[in-house]
Amino acid sequence: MSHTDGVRQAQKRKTRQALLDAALGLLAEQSLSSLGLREVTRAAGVAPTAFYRHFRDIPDLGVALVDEALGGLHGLVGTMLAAIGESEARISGAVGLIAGHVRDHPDHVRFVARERHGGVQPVREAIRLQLDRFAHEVASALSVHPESAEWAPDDLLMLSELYVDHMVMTASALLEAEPEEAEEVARRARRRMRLVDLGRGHWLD
Amino acid sequence: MSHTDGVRQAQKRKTRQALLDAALGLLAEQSLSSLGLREVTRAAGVAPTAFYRHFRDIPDLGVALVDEALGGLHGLVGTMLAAIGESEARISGAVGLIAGHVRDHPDHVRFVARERHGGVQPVREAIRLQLDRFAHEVASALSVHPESAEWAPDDLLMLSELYVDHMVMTASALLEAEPEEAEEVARRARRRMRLVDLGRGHWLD
DNA sequence: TGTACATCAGTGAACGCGCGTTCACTGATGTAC
DNA sequence: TGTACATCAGTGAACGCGCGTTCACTGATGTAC
Repeated sequence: MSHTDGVRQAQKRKTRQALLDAALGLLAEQSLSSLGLREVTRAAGVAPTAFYRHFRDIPDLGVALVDEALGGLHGLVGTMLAAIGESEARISGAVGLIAGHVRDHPDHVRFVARERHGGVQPVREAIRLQLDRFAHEVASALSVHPESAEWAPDDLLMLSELYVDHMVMTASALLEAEPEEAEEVARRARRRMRLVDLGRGHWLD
Repeated sequence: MSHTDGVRQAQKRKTRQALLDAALGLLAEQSLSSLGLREVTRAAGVAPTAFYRHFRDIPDLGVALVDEALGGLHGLVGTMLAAIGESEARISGAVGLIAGHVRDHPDHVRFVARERHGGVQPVREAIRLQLDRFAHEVASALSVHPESAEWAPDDLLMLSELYVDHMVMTASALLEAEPEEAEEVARRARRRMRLVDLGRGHWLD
């Protein structure tokens, strides 16, 4: 049957996902540039040579992990936008969304925070690309707010990058915090955002 | 003579420094968790076993690098404080100081940005400690400004952490920028700082 | 000052180990007729 | 539907290599008298 996925194709995707999952788990405790191919295949339960059916090398797998970690997030960023810069409740909503994402995908968040400045160039580049996309999405969403009507496009992008950076830093801080510190970290993130929003409100004064 | 350094001690310090320098150079292109002991000694021009006369292992050397990169910076941070939040010229001064430091010590800056969220726990911890110290120094310096007189200590620390994070992010962005982009990155850093200062000015409204 | 002994930074050989990559293979899945 | 052949995801043995660590050592520097 040519209209189904094919058993073979499905099994191949399953193995590929097992490799990605195994790698992500191992990366909780080390960085990509020290991750071994054999280490990954061992954790995934396949022979070392099976790796080459899916990835050229470890950096290649790293780029795939970036897509997995950030590729599906553009919707979430859109949602968060609606919560940006309008009121106390919306700030709380945005930080809550970040906290929820960190809770649900801690290893993905850690991976991105770690490899954003990590030792593997193609992976750094892939992360930069995705975060740039986020910033432009935020900027174009902000540009329709009446509050931003008179902002120079350049300034709007600067503000958007600020929001994106704060998103990443907040996520990373929540990740490193002990459970009992989490609320304090969230509180501080909300106040940071409030301060940025205040600056935003007076930018054109 | 017991009152001199001693030839032996001086030579030992020289070898130790050669190891640190060699490691820092290699870390321009990889991260600490993949740095090899033999690789470092080879670059330093000593036998692999000499390493153990100076460091227990690679993470131990990493912590020493953190002290070298950030330990001597507390003065600079003090200087930068004087430039914070008072006028356009002072913002430019602060960003100029950062740019100068990046120009003079690019490998140290890259190392800190990379390992701040890197895969080696003791090094992450050492960086966190130093950056925390910076934030507290900024906070106590800000607290004497009349403008900050009525700020809650907690809010002052939040603001200080914001400044420190921006310092690190600006340094890292300057580092990754091509020479011809550097001025644009600096310009954006100044506008970020201006926006934060605006928020600071209206915090108590 | 000179001599005899102690210290210790750096050496070089040796070890066992896990690494990334190659290769020819196997056997289940897919396709043509 | 059944058969004969093609595809290709995953295997397992083999390779050469550089790794971190141990150990007994050497010889310049330091110290005691």
